[in-house]
Amino acid sequence: MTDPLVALGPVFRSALGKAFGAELADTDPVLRSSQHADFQANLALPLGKRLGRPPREVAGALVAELGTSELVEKTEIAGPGFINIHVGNGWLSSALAEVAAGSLGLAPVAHPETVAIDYSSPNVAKEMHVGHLRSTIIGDALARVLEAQGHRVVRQNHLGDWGTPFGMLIEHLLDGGSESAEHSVRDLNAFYQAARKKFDDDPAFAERARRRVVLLQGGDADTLALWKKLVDASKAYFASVYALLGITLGDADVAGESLYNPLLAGVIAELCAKGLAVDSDGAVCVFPPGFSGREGEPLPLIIQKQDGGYGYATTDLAAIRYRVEKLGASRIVYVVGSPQAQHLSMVFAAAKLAGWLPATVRAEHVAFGSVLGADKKMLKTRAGETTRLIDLLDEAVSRARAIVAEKNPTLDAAEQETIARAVGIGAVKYADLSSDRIKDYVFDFDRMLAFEGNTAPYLQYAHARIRSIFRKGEAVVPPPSAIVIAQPAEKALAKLLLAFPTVVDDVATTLHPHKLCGYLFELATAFSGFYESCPVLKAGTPAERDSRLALSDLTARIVERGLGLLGIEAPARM
RNA sequence: GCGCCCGUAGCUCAGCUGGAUAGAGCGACGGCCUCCGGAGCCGUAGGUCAGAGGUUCGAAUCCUCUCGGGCGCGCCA
Repeated sequence: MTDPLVALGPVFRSALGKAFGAELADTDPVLRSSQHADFQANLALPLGKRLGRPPREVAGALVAELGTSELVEKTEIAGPGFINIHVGNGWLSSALAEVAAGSLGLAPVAHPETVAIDYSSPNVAKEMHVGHLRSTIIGDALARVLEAQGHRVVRQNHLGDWGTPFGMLIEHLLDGGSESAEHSVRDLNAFYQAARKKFDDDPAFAERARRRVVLLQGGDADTLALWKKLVDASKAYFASVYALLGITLGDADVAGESLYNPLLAGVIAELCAKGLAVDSDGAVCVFPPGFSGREGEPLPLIIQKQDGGYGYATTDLAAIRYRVEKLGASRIVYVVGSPQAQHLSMVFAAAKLAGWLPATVRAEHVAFGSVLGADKKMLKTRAGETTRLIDLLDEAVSRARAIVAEKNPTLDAAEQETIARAVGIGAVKYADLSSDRIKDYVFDFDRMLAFEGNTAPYLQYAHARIRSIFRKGEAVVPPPSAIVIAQPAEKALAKLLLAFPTVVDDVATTLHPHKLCGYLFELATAFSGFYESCPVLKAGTPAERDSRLALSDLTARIVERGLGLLGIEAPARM
């Protein structure tokens, strides 16, 4: 363990055992970072109460057993019984050497899981819009974090590629005559809306569409071929958006609604056989306990509609079975907006009742709020239409292009373009990831592209600036063993550098990526403080210069890796 | 009507399983102009943590209620 906060755990366990007996050894030492020392342990107060002894006396007994070591350089008891801990610079130096020589402190978890992550999920033959932004960005960041921890991550892009709208979409495609599907999806909004309009206005068309749905569901070969054209064209389009956004989803990750089609009848049959599903007003429903509607009546999860059709609840249940039984997932993560909280918890409840979601498998809803416009309402264009995702991204990149051109005009055009994309896309992603996902946020280009504050450009700049030290000094990275912590600013930086793996663990557990953002911002700020007070290239001695160069390099690598876990690039110059 | 989520500085947000005077960024004001990219650093001002109870040695954090705001509540996904 290279994080001192983690390394202190066993030290306290041992001291607790010696001071108060084995049965109290596992007491949580309540270790926190401290403004009065490096760390503080707050356990003496509650423990004193349990033991019926004054907290300061308890703290004294613990401190006596803790003694001093490389790690625990000095302790003191403060106030009502806080134990302040000062960590030795030597310990920090060797921990940093280990981290710098290895994989930044990141280590594979002891028990890797298979984690299915359901995210992005756009609809075939429809434009991707802001509504897909958050799921795509958050899901991808979480997938990267879990993968970095050594878990087997199975991305599941739950495409909307099935259902009644495909009748009208296929008929509209046919009406286009020579027009190819590839051409049609070039303007997806227009394509879908035109189909919709014909469906609403033209009864003959609507009838054809309905017949087409029947053919589709019946497995008609020609119809399926047309359907596949639409799906393939859409997948190609989504791939282009993912490429621009830097999203790791590929064709192999597509697990659309149609995948579960053959499983739906079995889901219903089994629910009925188990007595969990009953007829209600002609529909087949499950009534999971604990959910009630407007009049306090039990709330149904409709698994088969009156007309015999299947709803999304059925698909969601089939997907759970697939992920548990076929994929072997022990953790299923749904990156889906908060309005679906009730629906998902009903699906989870039904799946548990049916035995498809055993106690060994966790299903988690990673809920998030809405993207708002400047008016604090759901983001729309001036015309009141939903904003195309691609338009938003293009504008972010073009604004970044202007900023880069202004700030660093000496770079050649190709590099400027690469940087503009990294900065523009990074800004959009970071703005989405950096605040608690449950809250709504206002989409504001100026703020997300600012080079001050908790933004991607600030962190990217911090990274580029560190890299520039090496260019400027024509320096090579010294060996890890060069690191010697001496100054307060170096120590502050060191403690943060060592906390990286703990923060990544925390994100993997809580699925709250904003904690990593907050950490990286803190780290970059600490580096600024270090850089201000500790000359690197102009250090007093060669050894000091090497130590600081190695610290700088380690900081740059962690910022780069941390941004990478969020799906954000860190150019070497900007 | 029931349920879920949110309400922290003028603005945008952190605040970890309750812990020592509630922290950043922007904006405002004032310093650092022989500075390794000043896209920086330091400082000042600014908060009844929506409100009221309760639990506790100790509450922004846990419980209850009230007030605001958002969302959901049978055949759309």
